[in-house]
Amino acid sequence: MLDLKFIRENFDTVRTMLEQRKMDAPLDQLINADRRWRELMGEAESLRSYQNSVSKKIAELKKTKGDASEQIAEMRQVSQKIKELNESAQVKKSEMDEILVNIPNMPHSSTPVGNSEADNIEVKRWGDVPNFDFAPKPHWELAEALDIIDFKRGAKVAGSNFVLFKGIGAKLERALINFMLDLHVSQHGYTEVSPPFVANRSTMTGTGQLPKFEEDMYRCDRDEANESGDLFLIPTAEVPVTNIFAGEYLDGKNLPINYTAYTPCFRREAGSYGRDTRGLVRVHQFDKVEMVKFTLPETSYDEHERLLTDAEDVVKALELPYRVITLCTADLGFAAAKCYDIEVWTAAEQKFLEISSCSNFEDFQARRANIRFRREPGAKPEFVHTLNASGLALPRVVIAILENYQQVDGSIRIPEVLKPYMGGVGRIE
RNA sequence: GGUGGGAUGGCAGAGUGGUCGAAUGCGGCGGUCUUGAAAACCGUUGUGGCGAAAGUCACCGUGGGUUCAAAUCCUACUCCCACCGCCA
Repeated sequence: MLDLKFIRENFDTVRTMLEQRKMDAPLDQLINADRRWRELMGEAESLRSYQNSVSKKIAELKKTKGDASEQIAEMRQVSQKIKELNESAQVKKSEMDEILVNIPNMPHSSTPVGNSEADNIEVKRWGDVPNFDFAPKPHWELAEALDIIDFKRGAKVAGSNFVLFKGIGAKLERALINFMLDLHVSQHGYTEVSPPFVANRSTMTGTGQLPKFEEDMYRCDRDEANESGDLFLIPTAEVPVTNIFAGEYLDGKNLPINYTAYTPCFRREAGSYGRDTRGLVRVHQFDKVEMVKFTLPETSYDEHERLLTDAEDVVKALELPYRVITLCTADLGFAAAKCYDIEVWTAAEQKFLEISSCSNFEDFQARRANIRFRREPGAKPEFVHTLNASGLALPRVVIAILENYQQVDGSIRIPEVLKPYMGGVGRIE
């Protein structure tokens, strides 16, 4: 969420930002509602102030057995008037809040301005794209031939784009999770957490998934009488992990705080029907290891770079060729100020596939979720900066391993670094 | 699932209609004393909105209500604790 005061004072900047993001929001309505809200509040507050002073008089009169009936009669009117003013103010406030929660974050100055994903900027490439002396097969063919993924039965159990991993395929998932968590904990200084896989409405709003993207979420536990009691399957560990400190004050001495978590992720993928329907590219449930950072405002961009290299280390260790791009304003996520995508090379389709998103949200999520810190005991609270990166999304790693490590006989070589996690198995055949 | 208790400032914990943004203790900050520290003593110490400021308003789990006036009364909800039952 943007600071209302910031929008008031930087109206044109915010409007330009929306244009650059190819988004829209009723800014004029916001400003008008804001003006009216302040008027109504001002009126209500000065009346309230009067009411408070008269109330004290009434209290004194009552104590001395005096007659306060005149004051009480007057306050009855005043009280009614205050109530009306507050109600009108509340209407304006709700109007503002609804607009405000739907305004995206301000991109950082280093985020390139662009019109579409074509304007994303490639930052670097790493690794050699494999050369095959045969035609490489797509991962779904390899996986089915090796009997490590059963797409048909996954669909039977839950629906299309739900996946059943089997045998050494299931073990590969588990090995990847363990390898990634171990790497982040032992090499990169993260603390492992294992959060709930469901989140309530307030948590989902804190990181920015709600209210704008409710259609993409799996909602369960629908309670008509109590909407705030709704629970959602998490679309990413970012949601529960970032909200761990919602509403709290952190000690500035303890920042940055680095957490890593494995969770399954659930996404309806509403609006993406017909895209990437084959194989593992776009599924409704997938495993992911996530990294989340809580930092001081002044260090968040250094931490952002570190976060990127922490994610890259996973891809490097797996010896998968990849590139890093900086997302332009048109492609940048709702809550992010800056975002790098890591894209891994897929040998069959001969293209790069997003495997990690590495974002700095600055104080956008912290303001929504009310996550603050004090530099010194007793110092003024400030909002932390929050960041996160996938490290990594599992199915797409599996795609890359299957396609890039495939042999002419259809078997798959296991990356060296995974062998200890696979019980020494070096090849799927 | 049942019964009972609870939710108050960074923490602990008082407060059952008006003088309560809220006692007290701990912690924090400043000071006195001390070579230094500890102890003791004194002072100070919540968050947010509006406002240029003075100031003012709001906030005692959350929402509604009663009242001239609510931390305090009523109501619904959420969460926590204890015990019982059931179950992994």
